[in-house]
Amino acid sequence: MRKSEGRARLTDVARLAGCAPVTVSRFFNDPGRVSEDVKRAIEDAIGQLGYYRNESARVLRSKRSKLVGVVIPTLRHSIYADMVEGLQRKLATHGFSLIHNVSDYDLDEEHAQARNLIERGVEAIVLVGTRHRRKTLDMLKDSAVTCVVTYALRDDFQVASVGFDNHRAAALAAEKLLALGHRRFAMIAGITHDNDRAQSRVEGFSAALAQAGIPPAELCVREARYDIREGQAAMADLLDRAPGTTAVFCGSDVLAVGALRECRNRGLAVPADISIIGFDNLEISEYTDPPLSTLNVPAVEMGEEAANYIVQTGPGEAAPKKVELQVGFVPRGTTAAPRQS
Amino acid sequence: MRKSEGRARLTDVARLAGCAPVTVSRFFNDPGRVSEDVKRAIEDAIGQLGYYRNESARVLRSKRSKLVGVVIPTLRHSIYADMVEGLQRKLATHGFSLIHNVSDYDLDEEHAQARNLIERGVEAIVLVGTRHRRKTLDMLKDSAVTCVVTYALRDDFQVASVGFDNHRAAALAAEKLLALGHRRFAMIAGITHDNDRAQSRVEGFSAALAQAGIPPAELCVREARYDIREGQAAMADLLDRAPGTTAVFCGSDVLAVGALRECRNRGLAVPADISIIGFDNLEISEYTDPPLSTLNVPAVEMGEEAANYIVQTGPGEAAPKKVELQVGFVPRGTTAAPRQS
DNA sequence: TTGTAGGCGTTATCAC
DNA sequence: GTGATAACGCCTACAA
Repeated sequence: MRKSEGRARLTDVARLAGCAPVTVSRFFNDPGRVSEDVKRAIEDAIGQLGYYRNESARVLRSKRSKLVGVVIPTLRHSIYADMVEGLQRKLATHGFSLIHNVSDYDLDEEHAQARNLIERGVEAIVLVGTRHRRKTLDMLKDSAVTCVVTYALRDDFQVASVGFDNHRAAALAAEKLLALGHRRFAMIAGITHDNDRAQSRVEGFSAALAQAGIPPAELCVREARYDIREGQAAMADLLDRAPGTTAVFCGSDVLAVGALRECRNRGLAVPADISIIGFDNLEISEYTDPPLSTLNVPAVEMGEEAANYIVQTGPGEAAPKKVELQVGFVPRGTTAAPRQS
Repeated sequence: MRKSEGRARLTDVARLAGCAPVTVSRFFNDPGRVSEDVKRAIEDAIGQLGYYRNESARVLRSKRSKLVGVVIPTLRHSIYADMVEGLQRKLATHGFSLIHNVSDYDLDEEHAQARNLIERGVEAIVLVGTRHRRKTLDMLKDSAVTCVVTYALRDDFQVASVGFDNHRAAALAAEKLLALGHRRFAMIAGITHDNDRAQSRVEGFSAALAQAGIPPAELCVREARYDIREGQAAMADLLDRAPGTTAVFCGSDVLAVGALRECRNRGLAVPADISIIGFDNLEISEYTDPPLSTLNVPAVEMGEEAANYIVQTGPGEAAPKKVELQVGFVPRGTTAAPRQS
């Protein structure tokens, strides 16, 4: 199957097929320009030699890597995993491969990973959120790598974004709760440090309340890492510190599940005593007890749209675009009017 | 920052730093052999030029890509996402990058992706499960790419495996239920077609029951795709067809959550009327009502161990190894003795 | 510690 | 439709 020394090369295929190397190259890159006879000979030779293309050589010479990088905070939240899956699938249909890194919400780590991706020759990098180190964005610009941010929108002539308005989405949650008659609010937010999404959600929720005459000082906000246990602990704390609360907005369904659990532990009825709204619309949220009212995030679509943008934008071409996707309220069983007090 | 034509090259850095290109190369690959003075000059030059290494050229010449590929069925099940995260994190600490693909449980798709990964120059490929196309394993062997399979164990001198004994794990579930006094069993399995893990779990569960004097014919097995809704539908079907069942083993926690939901819908008490055991130990499983008894799968560790093996095994070196991780039973609230009948 | 020479496998370019 | 030539940017090998 193979030459005694190492793998077969394009040249070996050409020799066996009785043509020039460049013809074999065309066989792969522009098959229309190779006659049927030669094609067959090349196919035979490839089979006999067990030939695999050497992408490193191709990339070095052609400057087209067909490689994309993505840096996400973590794969352990399904919204990011979903986005990456959408991205990878769609890219694959266009012959692109995806290199993936997790930054653990650390922007310096993100920078280091972006640098490595550039060195690997990626044509585009997908990031999460609008907040990044200045040097990261500069690096991307200098090296002419297409950059797409997701999960948020960015008004920028250098960077494309595919996402949704976190501020607006949180405001939507507030409006739904206000419309039900709630006046005493709390929020369990994600860690806002270096996280524009978590931050925008707090601001959006607070702003909408302010507009309805509820000053920010009356909103009790507690931050928690995105896991169920932390959500539960945050809820416990909120209930202790702001016992009159009738509505809680959570920055993630994961937090909401924890909040729900704490309510149950304390014998508080949801939604009769307390209304809860989550964020993400995870698969599980339909199956909590009661089913969780939440905001639906189009995670897979974000990945797909980012892929579409990358595939359409040639390397070096700067055509930053803003693709806004919609977040919808999904009313389920954890929201109702507050008890008459 | 950059030369007018394209990116700066190693040669440009060398010229500006006043040394030979090979010294700059050593600066990156073997810094100990470069004097401090020269190092500083090189660092300056790199900064001034905004130089990024060209990995394609490095790989082409050195044959060391420091690239690993992984093909998983889907990222949308957290066990796979967890494994990939463990893999990526651990690899990153050794300077390896990870290219990732989803096959959607399609072995031909997996083959195509593995081929592309080989062409990209990966030094190793991580796959899920022991069942693959013959040609896929041959291809890996021929191209001298290290192969590691996960989520299962494989006795093979060509392929390393990092995983657990699915047959044994399922038998463990059976033993726990038998010990509680159950005699009427059912199982909601994953789709077994081309899926050795799902298949081994059915066989292991069935074999353990047989050993306890319960013939396979009395075990009612229903297959379902791994999602909550399908699990619920499968449970509905089981309850209709085998109404005397007192214990159900699910091939995944996702299926178990669906099963639990169906029991609740029908007014069946868990575990009083029916015991349920899941598989995976997802984060959510601790928070179902009642909390789900399940088998803990060391997903992150699998990824980390696979990475360790890859990092330790040089390219081309064949030292297939079997790393067996343990699956433990996690008793929670969905298992109890059956009612006296 | 540093330098010189040559080639890794492919494709761009120009020619027929 | 096909081919000859050179070059992509770096590292290995050997030498000083």
